[in-house]
Amino acid sequence: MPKIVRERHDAIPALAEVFREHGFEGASLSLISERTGLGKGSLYHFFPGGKDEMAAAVLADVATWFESNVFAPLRNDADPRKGIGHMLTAVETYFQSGMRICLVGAFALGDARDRFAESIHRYFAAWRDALGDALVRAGLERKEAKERAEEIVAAIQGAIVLARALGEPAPFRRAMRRIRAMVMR
Amino acid sequence: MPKIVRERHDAIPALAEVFREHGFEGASLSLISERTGLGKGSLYHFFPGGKDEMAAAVLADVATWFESNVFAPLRNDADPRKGIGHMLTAVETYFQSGMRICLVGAFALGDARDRFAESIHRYFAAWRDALGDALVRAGLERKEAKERAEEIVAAIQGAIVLARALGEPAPFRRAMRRIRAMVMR
DNA sequence: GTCTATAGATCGATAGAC
DNA sequence: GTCTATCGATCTATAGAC
Repeated sequence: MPKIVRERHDAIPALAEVFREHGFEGASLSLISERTGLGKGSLYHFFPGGKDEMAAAVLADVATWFESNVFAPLRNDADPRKGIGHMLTAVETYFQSGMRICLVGAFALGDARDRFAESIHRYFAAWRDALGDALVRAGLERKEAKERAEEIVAAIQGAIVLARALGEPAPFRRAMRRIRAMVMR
Repeated sequence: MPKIVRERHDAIPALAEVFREHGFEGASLSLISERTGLGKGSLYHFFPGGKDEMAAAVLADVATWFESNVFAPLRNDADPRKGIGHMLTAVETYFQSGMRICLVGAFALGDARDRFAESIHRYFAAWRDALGDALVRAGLERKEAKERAEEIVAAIQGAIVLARALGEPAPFRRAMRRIRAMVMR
């Protein structure tokens, strides 16, 4: 498929897919070049820091997307339950019912963890805290809310692992349904 | 640390640690050689199929360990709740409260998934089914038991992701405590 | 900005001496 | 069985023409 790349940002989606499919180590520059439609010269023009900078840019883009589409609604929606419902819908679409992995979660399990430790930590802490806030506003006691938030974020990550391992989206979909039921109760 | 390697099997623990720490792609033969204490010649003597065969041997070893220490107790313990309690204790030790990742889960998220799809599928299906059996014997209806088993296996995997991402064992320990409470209820 | 060519290191894997 | 030496391929990254 043809790609129009005029600035660095245009290459990010293709970069993200390559890192998701092959991991940090598995994403070779030749593969990246092929999938972005950019020669190595262009890649190093946009990302002088090489593969590290490409992955960092992808992580930053993911963080921005989640901040806008998941965390902010959790914190700001007048009805916290609506914010959580919004999160679940967004997450189900984003992860394609578990058939598309969470790049940050995969990095957390792999060799790239130390390299991007701060970004990874920030992503999960922000998610957990935003969800915890929503649960407090929904009426839960603070300590209970924090633990529930942690449980839900972990459940989503685990559902992705299981869905990918079994090769079917059903475990992910069931997990989303369980979370929805738990929250709306 | 010195290693005594007389047969193929003696190299498996070191191999497993290298694959766990660096992933399939990240585990280079020179790193494997260093950590097992075996030269490349010896490695290819024991594993003629190269890195693929090494990883396959590790996965087989993991499967055997879980079969003996986790799945069999789940299926055979006269008191199914005791079997589940045994599973949780074994898992907490094995994964070092989330500071040691699940190799099969990490492979499921990474590039190695396609290569070892069958082993990965079998591992998670066996775990889910053995736990489901135990829950049926504990009195749950079959459909409810299957869903609970899936939920628990996913919760463990998600707890590992979160613990690794946040760099602390607490999320994993809390998840184990929640599962225990859910089952014993 | 984008390309080709290529450097320099490291990859997985093999050969052959011992 | 284990080692050293080394193969060809591939890796990340750079240089320089256009």
